[in-house]
Amino acid sequence: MEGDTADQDLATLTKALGNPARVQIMRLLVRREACVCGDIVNELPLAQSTVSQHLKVLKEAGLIKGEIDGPRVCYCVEPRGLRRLKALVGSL
Amino acid sequence: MEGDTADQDLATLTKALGNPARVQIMRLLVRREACVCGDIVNELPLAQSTVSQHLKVLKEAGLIKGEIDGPRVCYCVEPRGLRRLKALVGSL
DNA sequence: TTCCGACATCGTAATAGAACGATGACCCGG
DNA sequence: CCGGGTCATCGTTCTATTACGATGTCGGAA
Repeated sequence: MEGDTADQDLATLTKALGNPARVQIMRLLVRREACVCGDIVNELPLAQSTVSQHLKVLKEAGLIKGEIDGPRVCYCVEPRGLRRLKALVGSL
Repeated sequence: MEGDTADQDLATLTKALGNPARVQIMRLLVRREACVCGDIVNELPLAQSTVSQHLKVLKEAGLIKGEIDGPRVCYCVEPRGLRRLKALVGSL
């Protein structure tokens, strides 16, 4: 849990979460254990393209994942990433 | 632990930590339980003014505090802020 | 095949972040 | 009182982020 890699990981993960809209998205996905889809857009006061951007950031950080389900995309928490975030923050 | 305030707090705290240099600073201050001072500058490959800026960000987020000790300043972890960060991340 | 709805991506504008050197404020030993 | 050392702040440059509308892509219903 030490070392430069861990530091970089922690910085990357916290940076991904370091935005109110992205925190809201994470909470939304955690609350509904089921993967929701673009309902997220309706829950946030942001344009669809902006939400899509935030989802991309969270996905690239490994905090969420999205599965294509027909015409829509189903996002849900990536347990591995969330666990790693918790572990790294806990190590402080 | 719910609500918009918590979301905003979590975003603010993680944003403050969302930078490799600031993660290193936090780790440094956690490791040495004693408050170190501008030794931080010597540990990081950054200019003094840049480190000072990062320290300001962490301080404004409530993650560290600095006490004036004669001609130097002594920084140490603010347990309250760190605890709140851990609690908020843990609530996800 | 053609269209519609759901997402993603592009292009762009405005704002914020990171880094540096130079300068300013401050305490303390001479 | 003067200088040196320690930090903070200022001004600047470059890059990244955030947000939007417009456009592109791709299933599936008609």
